[in-house]
Amino acid sequence: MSKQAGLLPVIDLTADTPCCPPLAQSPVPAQTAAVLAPAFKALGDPVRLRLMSMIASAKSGEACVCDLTPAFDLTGPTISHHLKTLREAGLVDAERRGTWVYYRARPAILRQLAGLLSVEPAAVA
Amino acid sequence: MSKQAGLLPVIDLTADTPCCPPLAQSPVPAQTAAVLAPAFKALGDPVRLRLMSMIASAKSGEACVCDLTPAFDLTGPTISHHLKTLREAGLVDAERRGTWVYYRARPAILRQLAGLLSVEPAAVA
DNA sequence: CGTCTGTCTTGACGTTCGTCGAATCAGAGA
DNA sequence: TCTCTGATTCGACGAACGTCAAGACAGACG
Repeated sequence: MSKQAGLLPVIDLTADTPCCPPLAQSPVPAQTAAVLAPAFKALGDPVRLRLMSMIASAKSGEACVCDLTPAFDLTGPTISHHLKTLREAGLVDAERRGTWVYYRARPAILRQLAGLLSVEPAAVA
Repeated sequence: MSKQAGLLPVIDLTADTPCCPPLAQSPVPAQTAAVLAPAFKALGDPVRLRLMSMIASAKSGEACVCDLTPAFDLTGPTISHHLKTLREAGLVDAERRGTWVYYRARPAILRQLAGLLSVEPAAVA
């Protein structure tokens, strides 16, 4: 059981977490914070934020590493490392097809994070 | 000019940034990523995520450090350090009134982050 | 003025992070 | 099979992080 385990995400809060109420509505429980914080942490690096966006906004729904890498002044291994971080945070999925590896966003998690951050639009002065 | 400078936020992307399109719609520009990533990074620690939530969900709109600290198994200085991180990320404001210091959320930034993460609700299978 | 309480700052510690070069793995094709 | 290309893993380095104890600062109250 080690076929391509390295390419699979480690966390799958996608299914488990009951899509918690907004952060500004009730205090986030410690356990929920422990699960969700790593996702924010993964987005807390400019390179990963751009990678995430490039993947999520790709027209075909997926992005090839070969298209991602040249967009940065960083070496291949470094980009690969950041992609692994996004993978382990459950934000993206990876699939190898032939020579190339394609990354795909997991919209469920993005929605969950966005929901946590959401605030009533007309609640402020 | 050093009255309580330490209590003021350092970044104020609140006003400057034109509340960018969703991350999944178009690639986030490098400059935008550089500005926004620190905010996600600040939320990338379980303690800070809970602090942020406790502050943002406080009934009176603000939370006293004296109420925040006892909710964690951490020393005062450590909590203070995390609050400073949230402050420097532009996520909260601090104000001293007499003996106590009160923290208050900045909804504009939360909305901005939530907007960046937003995805069309019915775009997936 | 002195003291007490609450909060922040400083200095230090071990750990984790971001980056690279070198080595390795996975397929494609001659 | 051998080689070539694309992507990941490994090992190492300096920088940044999370935490604490000790000290400094700000107000309140005698």
